[in-house]
Amino acid sequence: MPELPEVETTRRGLEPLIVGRRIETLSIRERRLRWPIARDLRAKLEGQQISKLARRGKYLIVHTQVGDLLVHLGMSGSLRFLAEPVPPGPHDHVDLGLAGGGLVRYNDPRRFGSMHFAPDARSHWLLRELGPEPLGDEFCGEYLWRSARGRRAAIKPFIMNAAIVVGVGNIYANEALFAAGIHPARAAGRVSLDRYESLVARIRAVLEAALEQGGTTLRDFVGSDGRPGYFRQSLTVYERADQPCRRCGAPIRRRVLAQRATYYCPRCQR
DNA sequence: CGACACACCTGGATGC
DNA sequence: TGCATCCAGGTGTGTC
Repeated sequence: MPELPEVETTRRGLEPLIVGRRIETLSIRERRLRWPIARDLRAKLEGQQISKLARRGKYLIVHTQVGDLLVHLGMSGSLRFLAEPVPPGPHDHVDLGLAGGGLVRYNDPRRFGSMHFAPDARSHWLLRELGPEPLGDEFCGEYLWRSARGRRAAIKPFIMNAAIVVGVGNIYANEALFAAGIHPARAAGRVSLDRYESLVARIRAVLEAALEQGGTTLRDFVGSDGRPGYFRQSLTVYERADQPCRRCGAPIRRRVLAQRATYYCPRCQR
């Protein structure tokens, strides 16, 4: 699924096309997402004007005068803008038809995504307990290091924990740990402040670099214009098992950590 | 609390 | 060609 760069790519693409527009029709063809789409979503949003498209972690927030539409893309979701009406295909679950033409189409084969209405998304239960944004000021080496005190879990699932920091998913956790030279299985509480400073810098760098390439497309992801992201070609360890480390030449290893595929260089990462 | 396994779901790749 | 198996970008929930 979309991690932060993919969600932000979607947000940036969509925002100029939908802000100021009125939602004329909300068509729901499949409400069985991760949580069933509430029956009153349509009544809440039809007729409302979109004032802003924001992002919090991997959630998109469509702001209107009366409240917010909270959208998560799950593992395989995408939001596309269609200027001309095209008949819906498989997994095109929801359309936001805009007054004056054009529509935003939500597609999600695996249906791990979600849509909620909230009077104020920021206080919605899904967003309330989230950690800081990785590209924001609050997120720094000291914060991570302090949060890791007493933690015996591996550092990789630690930085993928949205209560600690949002937006770092499996691809970028692997990539950032490689860049920082930290072994993904190292206990989070046994990493020095210095190395956390470096890790934070690498997390920021890898997310920003991916953003510049429009995100990473492994299988499903497309941005609002339907185009894939091109960061895949820049991946240094993710999905590179047995291939030579780009830094030292040793074969990249794959193992499973907290149920997620984990890629690392056993020589460069300690 | 923290750590971990599990669940949800579809489709593509792989191997026999 | 057909079928079984494995794997995939997330994250809330339940259990210890």
